[in-house]
Amino acid sequence: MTMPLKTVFYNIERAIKEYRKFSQRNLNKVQKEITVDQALILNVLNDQPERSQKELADLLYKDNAAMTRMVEGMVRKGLLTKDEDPSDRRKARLTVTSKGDAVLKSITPVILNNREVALKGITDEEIGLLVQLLQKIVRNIIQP
Amino acid sequence: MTMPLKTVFYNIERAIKEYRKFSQRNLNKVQKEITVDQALILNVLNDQPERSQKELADLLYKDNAAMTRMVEGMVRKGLLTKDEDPSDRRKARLTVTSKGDAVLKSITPVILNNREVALKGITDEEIGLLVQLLQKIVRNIIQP
DNA sequence: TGTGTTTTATTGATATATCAATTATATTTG
DNA sequence: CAAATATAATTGATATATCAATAAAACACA
Repeated sequence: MTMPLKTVFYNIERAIKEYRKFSQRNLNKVQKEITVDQALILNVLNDQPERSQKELADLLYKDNAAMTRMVEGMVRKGLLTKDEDPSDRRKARLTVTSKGDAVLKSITPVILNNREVALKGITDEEIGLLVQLLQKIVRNIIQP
Repeated sequence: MTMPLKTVFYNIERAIKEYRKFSQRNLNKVQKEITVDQALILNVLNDQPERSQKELADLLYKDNAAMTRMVEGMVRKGLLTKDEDPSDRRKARLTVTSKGDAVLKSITPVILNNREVALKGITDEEIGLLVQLLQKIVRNIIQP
């Protein structure tokens, strides 16, 4: 078999893993106690406070079980509170605490800078093409 | 903050996660007992039997601890054996068993087909560009 | 209305990821 | 050579991922 480690998929995996490490390193400089995914959750809930765990899981590409445990951890850290949604008692209503809000404010510039640095020297056109190709791959393989 | 979930990085992550799921689904059709990463390890060791755990970890983008435990699992399943490397007793010498070899043979066509299906309708030129852009991102962010 | 189906979230089991500390061996270099 | 340093692998602690099974609530509709 041809070496799988030089394929396009290897490069895709490599890029996203390096980007996650890079992002985490930079987050740690201003905020030791938060992960990249936790930052994403805070960000989504800040913009869209009505999101359920299920919706967060879909947005972040996790499954329900993983999201349950991530939220659990964030509640434990005091970043979120969790209540029953009065309109649908199956759902949880998650709220960003003032601590969560402060953390989010402190890391937002870091996140924006991360993206900028990572994409330095790449034109908008190239980014568009990159996204287009990735979406084509996804369309080729998603389940019918 | 602008929505992080529509960025290029979201699309990169999405593509690799979908590809891993797709690959695993197809592997499971012929071989229930193996994961994508285990298949990669068998493949590398088959081509390059002298690879140490450290080298495997680097190739597969894992850390040493993760590799120790993956190898442990594969030895438990009878896919590999593990001995001391006589020339450097810190290292382990991993050997693909006949069972591991049979498994590898049965999944090789699946792996090749996975790549083909995922890249259908994408030209070599586009693939080259995709890889080039991903490598540029990596160069932008790797630690000095 | 009530029965079956779907949705949301949780839990348990197991595998994997990550970081720090440790052990054993090899290598470097003063 | 001996001491310091580097490397390979392991272990423990903790976080996450994944799958299957379950519970509770909501929904569909005959």
